[in-house]
Amino acid sequence: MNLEDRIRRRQRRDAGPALVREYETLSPAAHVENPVGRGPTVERVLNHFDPIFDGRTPSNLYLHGPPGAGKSAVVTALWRKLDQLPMETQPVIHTSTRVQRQSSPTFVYLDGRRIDSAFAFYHALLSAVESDAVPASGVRTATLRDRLQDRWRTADSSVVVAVDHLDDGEGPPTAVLDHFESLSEYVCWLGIGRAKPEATAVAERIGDAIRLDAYHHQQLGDILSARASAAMSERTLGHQQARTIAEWADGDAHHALAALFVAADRADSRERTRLTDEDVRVATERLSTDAVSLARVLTLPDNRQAVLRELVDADATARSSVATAAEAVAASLSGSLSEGSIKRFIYEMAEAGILERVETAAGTDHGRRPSRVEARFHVPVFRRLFDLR
DNA sequence: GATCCACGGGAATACACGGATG
DNA sequence: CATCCGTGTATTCCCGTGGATC
Repeated sequence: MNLEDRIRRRQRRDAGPALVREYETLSPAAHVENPVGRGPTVERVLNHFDPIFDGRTPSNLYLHGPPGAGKSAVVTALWRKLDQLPMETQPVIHTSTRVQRQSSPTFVYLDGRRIDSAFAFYHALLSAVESDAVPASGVRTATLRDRLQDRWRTADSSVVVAVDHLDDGEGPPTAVLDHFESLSEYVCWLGIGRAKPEATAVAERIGDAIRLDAYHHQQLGDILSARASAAMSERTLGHQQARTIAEWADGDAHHALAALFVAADRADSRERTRLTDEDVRVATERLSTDAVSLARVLTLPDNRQAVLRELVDADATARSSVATAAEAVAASLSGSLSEGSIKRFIYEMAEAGILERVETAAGTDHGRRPSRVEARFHVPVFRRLFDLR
């Protein structure tokens, strides 16, 4: 983290026209209000949950597809809209003999990556539906569950919980969904994951499934153009450049947006207002399509991110073993964490796929072979976003 | 004061290699 | 020649502590 750079950047931004107006908008981890090219999917999801507006509880839905296909984009956009739905358009009570829920349905979005225990699950759920802060400790899990149960029983309304990153190899154990059953019979869920429905641990509880394929290159080009216009200005990104990035990313919107980010940042630092082909070429060369989602990195606890931030600036020598890497990070974090803890974090994050441990080929002389530490996420994007916080 | 979770630290364990041992 | 052992390193896992809440 270089303070001078940050100040210089800010000064420059105040002084003259900058290419990148909004790094937050340009972030590959950010979702827009209207995802380009996914209208039909939004419709299908909406149709599935439509009965809820008549007071009925729909079956559970599972949305699946490869990474970067827009699964999270669809759900976050839709949930955001449903949440803002004005009261008048919400359910009207019809005269009918069937059981009707009285008040409007609730839509909750949970990021499964942050849910690793029953407590975390109930806490996230309660935080999402209650206006005041929910205690994060000192309260037993059962108490949180009871509070939710009471709330939904008396509120007399249906609830749809979207659980993102379910069963896609980086999410929580699907056992999380077991906790739904005890809550209310008016609760249903929308699971989002990579695995096919039949391959999930909750296969038999899925009522319906929607598959989302990777974007076509043409669609992905449109997404890039839209994002470029939103975060920068019109005509910043050439049509052919968008196509080049889309082809490199091979349909994965996350990688494509990361490349756009790096290219734009490069152009910005050179005081240009348009991307050059060189910017695009360098960006795609600096990134790897093996990278893991940035959202995953950016939702890590602060101390882990701080470790990563120092780690990506460490030179190859320092990263030649976990021990030396931890030592280097500990030195630059000046004692806020012990070397042992940093070491443990590195092992933890390697286990999670965010870092990679590469065993050195030749055994030196004594002892077990060390592992070189490599980042498996889009480093330049992370570096910039972290420093802008 | 009792209860609970999260965090950090460090103890315990696994592994690689060279050399000793039968 | 096969295997066992010691040493140094890497890796995993558990437990105490602190802060928060009822």
